[in-house]
Amino acid sequence: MRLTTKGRYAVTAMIDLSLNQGHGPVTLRSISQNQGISLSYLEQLFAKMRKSGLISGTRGPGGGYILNRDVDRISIADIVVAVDEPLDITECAGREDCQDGRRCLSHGLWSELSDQLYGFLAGISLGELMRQSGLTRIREESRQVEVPSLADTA
Amino acid sequence: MRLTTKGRYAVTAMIDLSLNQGHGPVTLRSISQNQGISLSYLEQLFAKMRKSGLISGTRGPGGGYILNRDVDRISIADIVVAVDEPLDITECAGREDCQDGRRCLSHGLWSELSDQLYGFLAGISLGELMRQSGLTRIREESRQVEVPSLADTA
DNA sequence: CAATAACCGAGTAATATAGTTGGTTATTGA
DNA sequence: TCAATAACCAACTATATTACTCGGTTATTG
Ligand code: FES
Ligand code: FES
Repeated sequence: MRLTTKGRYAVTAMIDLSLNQGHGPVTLRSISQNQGISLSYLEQLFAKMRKSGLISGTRGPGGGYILNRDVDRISIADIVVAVDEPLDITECAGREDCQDGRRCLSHGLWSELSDQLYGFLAGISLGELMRQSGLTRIREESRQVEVPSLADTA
Repeated sequence: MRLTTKGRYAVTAMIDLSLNQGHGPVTLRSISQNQGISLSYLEQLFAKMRKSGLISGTRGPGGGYILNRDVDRISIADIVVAVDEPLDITECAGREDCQDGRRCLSHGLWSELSDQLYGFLAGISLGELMRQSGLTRIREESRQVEVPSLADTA
């Protein structure tokens, strides 16, 4: 599964794209500036997502990226899989042979965990995340006041 | 979270330990041979688990490792956390500051996913996994001498 | 006292991530 | 026509982590 900054960057960038695509294509430059992610690194991530069919790019002035599907029809799993490759955390990739050609003692566990993980991420759409962070976003847009209201930790 | 071979090794090794501790302490040498994991690497993993209080080691002939708690009171989360460090996959480690001092757009997602992940792994005990893989193992158990089926040389 | 086996620190090799550099297309609009 | 824009692309580097090795030192047993 390999849940790392890469996947986080991709999801964060896609949320940014969702929030801004109302005005037409969104440039990587703007995402880079908004989210503090290296432009070239974004290019690599977006290349993968484009190849996965999640987004389309248009060149030239006024160009940028747009989502190919509705925000509610793109899941977080789609994004993570696109940039991070597998969402299967078994070492054997399902072949049940990671220990000297045989199934290792913990295969069943990782297999089940992979399913759980996928189920969770596939069940959340970009749209949901976008709307959640919308509030935060709008405020920052108007004036950057500290936002202490995000207490889902409570 | 960083679910990698390291965590898999640790869990696999702990299942092996569970299955064999009936006869007293289990040596890393035997686990190394059974599971095909480097002895020195096992030592490093077991050092961490010892420091986490999951196991105890006794030196000298007849020595080895034993579990400090009942197999049903050790969760997979305990093991993974012990060797793999965090089960929190947020970049900010809960501080909500990973993007330029502020909470990034996807923080909520990773936070929730961490909880799910932890919940799942904390809900599975070593005992359950041990009993699941028990069938495979019992045959080998009856034969105390060399285990040809798992031998590296075959 | 010699074999065993945990314990320890420092190293190395391979791999992956994160990011850089230096381009080339394609599109726009001045 | 031309310059600016922005996607697109390949290859490279730097860093971190994983997985593993090496060379020991304790402690315990018979
Ligand atoms: S993870 Fe599938 S056999 Fe070990
Ligand atoms: S993951 Fe917590 S602020 Fe980004």
